[in-house]
Amino acid sequence: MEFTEKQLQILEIAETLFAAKGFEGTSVRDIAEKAGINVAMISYYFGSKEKLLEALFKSRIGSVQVRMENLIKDQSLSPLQKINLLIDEYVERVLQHENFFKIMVTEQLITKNPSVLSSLKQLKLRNVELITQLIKEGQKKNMFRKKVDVVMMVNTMIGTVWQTTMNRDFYFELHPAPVGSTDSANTILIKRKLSIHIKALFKVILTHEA
Amino acid sequence: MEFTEKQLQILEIAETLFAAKGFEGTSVRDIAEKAGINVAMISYYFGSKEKLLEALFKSRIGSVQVRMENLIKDQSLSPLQKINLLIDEYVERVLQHENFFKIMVTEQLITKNPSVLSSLKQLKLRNVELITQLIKEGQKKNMFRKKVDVVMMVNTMIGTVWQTTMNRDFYFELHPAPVGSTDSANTILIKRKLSIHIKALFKVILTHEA
Amino acid sequence: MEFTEKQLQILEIAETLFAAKGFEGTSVRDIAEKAGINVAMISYYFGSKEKLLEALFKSRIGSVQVRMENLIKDQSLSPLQKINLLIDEYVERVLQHENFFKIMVTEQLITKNPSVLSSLKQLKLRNVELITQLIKEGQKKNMFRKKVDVVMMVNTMIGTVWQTTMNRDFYFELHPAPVGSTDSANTILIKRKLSIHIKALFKVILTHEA
Amino acid sequence: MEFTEKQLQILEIAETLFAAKGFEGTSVRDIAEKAGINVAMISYYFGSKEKLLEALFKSRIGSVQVRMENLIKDQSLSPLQKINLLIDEYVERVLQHENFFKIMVTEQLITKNPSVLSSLKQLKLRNVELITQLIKEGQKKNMFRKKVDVVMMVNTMIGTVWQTTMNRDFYFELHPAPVGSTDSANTILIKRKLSIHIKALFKVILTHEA
DNA sequence: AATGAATGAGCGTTCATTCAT
DNA sequence: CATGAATGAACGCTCATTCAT
Repeated sequence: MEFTEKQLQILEIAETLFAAKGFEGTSVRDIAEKAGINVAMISYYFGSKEKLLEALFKSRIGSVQVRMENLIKDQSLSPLQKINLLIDEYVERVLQHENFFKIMVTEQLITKNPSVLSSLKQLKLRNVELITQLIKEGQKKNMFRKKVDVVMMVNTMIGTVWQTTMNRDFYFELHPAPVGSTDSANTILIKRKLSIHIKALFKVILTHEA
Repeated sequence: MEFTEKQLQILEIAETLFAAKGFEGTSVRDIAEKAGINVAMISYYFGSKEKLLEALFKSRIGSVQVRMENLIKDQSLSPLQKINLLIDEYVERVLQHENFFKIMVTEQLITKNPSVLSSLKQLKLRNVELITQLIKEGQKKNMFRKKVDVVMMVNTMIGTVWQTTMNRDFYFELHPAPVGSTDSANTILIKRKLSIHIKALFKVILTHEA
Repeated sequence: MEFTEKQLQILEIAETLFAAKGFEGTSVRDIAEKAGINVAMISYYFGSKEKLLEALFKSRIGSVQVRMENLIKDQSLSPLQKINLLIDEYVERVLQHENFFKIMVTEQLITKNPSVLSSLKQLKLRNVELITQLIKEGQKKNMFRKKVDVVMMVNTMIGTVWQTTMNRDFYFELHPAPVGSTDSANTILIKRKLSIHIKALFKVILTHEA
Repeated sequence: MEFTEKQLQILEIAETLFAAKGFEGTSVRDIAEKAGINVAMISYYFGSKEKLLEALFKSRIGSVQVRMENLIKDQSLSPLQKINLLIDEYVERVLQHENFFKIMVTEQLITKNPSVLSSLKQLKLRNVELITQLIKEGQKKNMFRKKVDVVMMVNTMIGTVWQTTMNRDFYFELHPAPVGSTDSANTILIKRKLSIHIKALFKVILTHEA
């Protein structure tokens, strides 16, 4: 799971291209050209185009997992605070790695690659586990309702974030941002909107209070 | 926009394959073989592989629009009832055309095909318009809150439905269905869960009551 | 060798297209479309695309031969007058059927079609025969030199006419025609130039006098 | 404009095949097979079949131009001697590159390829320019007539050479060569005949003396 | 007599990968 | 360690032709 400088550079370029044109729609020549390397290098460094994708998943997913784990252990926060932090964390993560998120969404539907599938499943499982743990904590303290469908909750979070980021342009067509506002300003706006929206939803789901 | 029997058959097979392997990952030979026709027929009937995809979008999207339009005009229903019906309608539609929905999701991210993009945009716009109309009706009757972010609402609905259906298998691994339960039974279960879940969310969003 | 109205119409269109894009470069669909008939008609009427070409050769070559034959029998003309008439006749014929001439030139170099080849050979033979006869007549009357290479003479006539008509545009770029002069006016100009030029050459070849 | 050993080999084979079957009639698979290489190599080396043709034109035309240029500068020769040398040079060149000449003739009539067309035009212009220069020299020395149509003159040269070489077989059917005479012996014979014939014609055109 | 549907073969090109150096 | 040349397979598409009606 350790990559050389060159490999990381290739991964980054591959990520951009896969996101823009899809895995099948991106040729190794595209990647090689953009990376300023020989076509043969992709096979040389990663074994195959398929394995390059696997490497991308391992690299990106691996780097994500760590931060969330620590959150749950923090004793100074209430369960709901933890949930809210987790939402912010997730929104932040997706918006920051939009390209990889795109790839994840499409590959999830199409790929038969076992390595990719297992990476994805592991990630999903961990997500559900984490939230389940947080919720149980809140239930023990009588702060959350008894019956909560965690999977559905997670689906709402992931789905809403996905749908919102993927249709970001559409959103700004209906709600035009102030003239001259930068792309990164818009990103911050979207993040805030998402955060507030999802937190409100989760609060209802968990506490039954609006 | 009228298709012959043969064309419809090809569209159906193409839909299955595009959903399973993506547009780029599906060759016209794949389609031809599964449809029991000659490769040349795809070009013969649709002009090109690209135009076959466009035809698929036009055919599927066109057939959907009608039912929703009538809903809003029904004077015997309260605004919330209409919203709830619309949710059921949407859930039903997606679950029934899962394959096309898959294609829509992936192509939306990747395609540069102007015809496909415009079909998609038009569909999204119509969705937002319809719901906006419903909400305004509710607001006039003082049944809904004043400030509702319709786009975010729609994103939650679409995103949740998508995330749930696309991860249906994952769901049943965590919540095993009774042994021997059929696939269509599971579909009904998912539909009900989605319907209840989203209705609850929308009620809060619209009325501020849990 | 008898063609129906429809067949003649197809032949005419095929002639135009073959001249413009070559035999291989022209598809039966091109022809059918331009003729407003079904693709199947080409095979139906002529048997095949190849046989359509054969038919074109037979039809066009057949119609040409007749006029020249009479020329030689005319007793009121001197041998040189006959030669000059023959030159005019040839120039006229080529310029009038430029398209077919184009096809003849290209197919001559490429085709392996035995029917086409034999049509061409027969035409060439007849040309040489005719001129040989005329020259012998002149020699008998001591008006022409004894040693004349008829084939080379014919080559110069055919070659010059061909090279001139095929480069007609190039010619008018170097010698711009008066502004507003029509295409048919230019054709007449080219005809006259060719006629004078070749007659002068032939006179020298045949009589050794400039 | 520099080609590798392999590229030159492919160009040579392509030249033979294009001459024999035409550009459209020759498939890249034909070329690849005859060259003992993979089909993909044609695209790899030249970009496309079309560009292979362009490369052929550039390579062949480029190599020709040089020799003629020097001729005109030679002060020790009279204008008529120069013209005669130029004729020999041209005859020699065409007979030596008969295949390319064939391709030139056919493509000239059919191609829409702008690169090929411009190569051809440039070549024709240079030819006319060169001869014009030679003739002016002769006119200044009062050795040539005042009114000479250079384009028509060049047309006669090119046309006669073309018509003669392209019908070489036909010629030898009418004037059978001695039994056992080789092909190259026949070529020399044709060259001599052409040289004498055209020189005689040009002499008349230029000096009005037979 | 004439057609539209359908076919199989072949087209030029691009693909991911391999291999000799 | 890295490369550029080369490969075979597959790509989407067009071709002339056939055949049932």
